[in-house]
Amino acid sequence: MDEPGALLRSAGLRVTSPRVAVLEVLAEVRHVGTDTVVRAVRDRLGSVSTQAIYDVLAVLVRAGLARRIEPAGLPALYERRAGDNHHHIVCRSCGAVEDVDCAVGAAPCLEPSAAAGFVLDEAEVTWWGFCAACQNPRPPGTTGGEP
Amino acid sequence: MDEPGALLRSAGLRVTSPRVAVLEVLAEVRHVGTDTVVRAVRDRLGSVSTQAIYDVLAVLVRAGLARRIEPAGLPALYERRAGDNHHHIVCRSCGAVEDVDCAVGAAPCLEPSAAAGFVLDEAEVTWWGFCAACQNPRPPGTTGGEP
DNA sequence: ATCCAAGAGTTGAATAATTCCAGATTAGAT
DNA sequence: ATCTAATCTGGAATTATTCAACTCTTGGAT
Repeated sequence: MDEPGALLRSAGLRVTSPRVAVLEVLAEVRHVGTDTVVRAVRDRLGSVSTQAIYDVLAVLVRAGLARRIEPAGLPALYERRAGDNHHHIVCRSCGAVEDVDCAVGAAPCLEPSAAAGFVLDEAEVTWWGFCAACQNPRPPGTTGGEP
Repeated sequence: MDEPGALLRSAGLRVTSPRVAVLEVLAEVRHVGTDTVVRAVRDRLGSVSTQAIYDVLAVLVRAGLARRIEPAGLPALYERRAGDNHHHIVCRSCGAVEDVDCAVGAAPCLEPSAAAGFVLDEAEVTWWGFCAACQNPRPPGTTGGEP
């Protein structure tokens, strides 16, 4: 029941090849940018419009089958893990992203010191630092992994 | 010692009219987008290139005189409060931003459950919700305040 | 099985935010 | 006062994303 077709149907969405392909890509790579999705989907299906990918990703996010994150300075990334409220660690140097289960127990991160009249529904935590690879001097010209 | 000229000098930066004007704007409005800074600075100085504003803002950020935040879906915002590690509440509807002093005491928000080999230097928390104005039905066509 | 209308995809252009570049200007050290 | 690196100007270029009009396809109804 983790198979793209079933997932889509259970969300009340039509099953189309671009959608299936995007879900497959998201299942393989944990955090992907639009451009990478476009390339990976085209590898499978031959030719798909960029617009279709944007549409599919937006639909998946709205249906709760994917989550969109936008770490400052990076293009939007999509991940299959959605619905649980997990957080992210981002490498300042290469943009690598790692998942982090909700910080320090359960709720504390959901209570700001003052809410200023806001009704809150989500707390998003992003840790910034340098990944293992980027901590050490690297041969010049080397970039990190896919953002 | 809160005056733009002194601030710039103490940071080892040249004192120029665009820089002074930008700092003044940042002192007046808590969270401003580039476009707003451009307009406000031009109101004071007559004519300043967009590029100059981008440069000035980048320089101020690097010098620690301003902080740049990029809530998902919004253009970058700049704020004068920098150096303290405070966080933000953002309204999903109108983009209004409020400051929040570091959550729940001091350190907890700085310890992810697993750091995956990263060396971390910052924890950034963003709360999402609806501001007081956007919680209630509003006359159609009304937008919130400046993001 | 076949039909068809809402939903999905295609193509091509537009927009928004930001950055790059090359030359002119200026703040502030000497 | 002079010099020079830092800064600012103007214009064009990129990157990520969205809009719009038209065509095709999926999946329920016949």
